[in-house]
Amino acid sequence: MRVLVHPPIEDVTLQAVLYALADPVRLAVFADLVDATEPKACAIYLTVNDTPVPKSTLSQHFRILREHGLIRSERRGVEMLSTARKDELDAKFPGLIDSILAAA
Amino acid sequence: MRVLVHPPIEDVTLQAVLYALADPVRLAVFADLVDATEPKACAIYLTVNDTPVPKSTLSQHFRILREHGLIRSERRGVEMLSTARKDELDAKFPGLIDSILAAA
DNA sequence: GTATTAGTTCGTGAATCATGAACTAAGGGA
DNA sequence: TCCCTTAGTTCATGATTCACGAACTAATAC
Repeated sequence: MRVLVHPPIEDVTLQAVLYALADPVRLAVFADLVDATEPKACAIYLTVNDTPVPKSTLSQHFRILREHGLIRSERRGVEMLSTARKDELDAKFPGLIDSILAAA
Repeated sequence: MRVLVHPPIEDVTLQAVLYALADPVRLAVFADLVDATEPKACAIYLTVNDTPVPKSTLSQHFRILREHGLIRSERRGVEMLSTARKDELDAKFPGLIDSILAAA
């Protein structure tokens, strides 16, 4: 298992954000992480919008969210806890995340 | 040549908007059309960001923008004139388009 | 040690994408 | 009228990306 990739916020592009959130599963996960008050494990999202998401597919979605700069993940024991990089994203793209989440 | 497809604004989804604008060429074209005061032909965009875009590729990009509800096109003589559906999109997704264009 | 749980990686078939070539549609002359 | 030009579309295909089951790894508990 490779080390986790987290781009610095300077390297996060608008295209990357739009691409990452253009998928309904990733948008749902990200929206939930933004609302969360503490880091969450991905296993929580094995069903999204009442439809099951295969484990390997979910893992890929988390990798894309992470490597495109939307979330930050760290291993805690046997699970991976993730948080949304909301503050950083808000600073770089004012109003963007809020208007996307409002539209969702 | 088939008839042009323009979804009613009720059928335009957030996912569709994010998907359509996640491509840099489409975002550049859309941003330019939003700024335009009158309909524009697509041939103007055969180079975008100083890089050439093949004609068939550009045609596909316009089709995606159109069929996902971002632009409206109509044939005028030998050319296809397009406009951004900014007002409709603003009404349905408040602040979304503006924050995307501000970030671009 | 084995077992369990959480998540990742690999392999592959399916779906999507980019683009050159061929085509269509609309005018504009001779 | 027929040919030419211009603008854009469609088709075919090779390349890339995607989804997901199977196998694997990493951490903890017993």
